[in-house]
Amino acid sequence: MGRHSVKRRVRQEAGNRDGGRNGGADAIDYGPLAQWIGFNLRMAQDASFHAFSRLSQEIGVKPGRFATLTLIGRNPGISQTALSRANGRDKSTLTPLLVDLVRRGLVRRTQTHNDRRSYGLTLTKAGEQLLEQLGACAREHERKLDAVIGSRARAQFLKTLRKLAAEME
Amino acid sequence: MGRHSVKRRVRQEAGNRDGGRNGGADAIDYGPLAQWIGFNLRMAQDASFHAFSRLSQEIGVKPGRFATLTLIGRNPGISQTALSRANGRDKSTLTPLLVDLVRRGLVRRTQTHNDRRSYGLTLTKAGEQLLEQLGACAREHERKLDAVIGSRARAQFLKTLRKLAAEME
DNA sequence: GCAGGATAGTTGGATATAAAACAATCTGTT
DNA sequence: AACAGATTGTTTTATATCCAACTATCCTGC
Repeated sequence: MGRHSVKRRVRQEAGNRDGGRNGGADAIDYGPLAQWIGFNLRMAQDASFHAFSRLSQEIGVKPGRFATLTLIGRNPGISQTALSRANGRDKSTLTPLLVDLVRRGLVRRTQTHNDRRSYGLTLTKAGEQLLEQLGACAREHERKLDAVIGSRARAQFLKTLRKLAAEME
Repeated sequence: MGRHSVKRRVRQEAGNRDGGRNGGADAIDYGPLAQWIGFNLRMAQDASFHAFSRLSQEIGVKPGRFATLTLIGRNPGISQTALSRANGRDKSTLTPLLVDLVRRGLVRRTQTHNDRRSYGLTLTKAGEQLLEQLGACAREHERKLDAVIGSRARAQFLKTLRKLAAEME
């Protein structure tokens, strides 16, 4: 990804546009986007997601599985609908995901209580073990995030994120 | 025969709905997720995205189109690759999007300079007009975001988001 | 000029997600 | 008991996205 050869063909393009291939800073004019929370929120989320994606891939788990397993571990017996709400995803999204987690022996679905429509989700032993590995992985990710954010700003930043998630309906 | 009278009933309650008028009886345990930047970043981004989605839908434009149009408007003649980088998406994602924007007469692709591989993107008159409408829409969205964040925290919050986007690679 | 490598844009395959429609079941009112 | 409405999880359909492979073109070194 490092292209550091100094070419001198930037000249003609420098006037109007930049073909996109000048080494580092692209001199793109972001206009109002630069000031917009929405845009920067998306870019930050993307960056964080990709960084975590790389980490979790090393232990063979896709990033989306992560919050799911944590929530099941913390709320044994939770239903799919409650789970989907807790992690902010549509319930239909959860169906194939859980099929996969069950097939891999990480999650159990039991039909305990009186409601025959809903399943209760729990982690298996293997699920708990994997979750622990993932926990280490996530803590490392959080350390990276903290290093960028700085301990000074962290608390306030987190508070603002929570407010946004809660109040932007 | 009644066992465990005082035990936590997360099981049952987690399965309960909390659709609208539940007085907070749901009580999901988020465990470490509550403290994780990554998770809260995703939830905040989702909330912001959905709010904007609703707004922009009113004028018949999908939210993804927005940054794209702004960047083209600000950088007339920009190439697809440069655009994809500026906007943080893969270039292949842009292909169908631009096909649509061109078909709708909002964007023009011209083959100006000497490189026959690349197109130069510019807004049409209609594109500029639509962008202006979208601008109003986005400003309203930003007002909502600001109202939640508070003018106090805004600058610091934005700075942190930018740092994350820039340094988490 | 020409070969090898780099780059622009497209295509195809895969995944994640949402929204709407659906079947089974529960709940409340009568 | 019976019916109407709500809810649970699934299926279907559609979109957005990435990555890898591809084609066409460009550039550099010879």
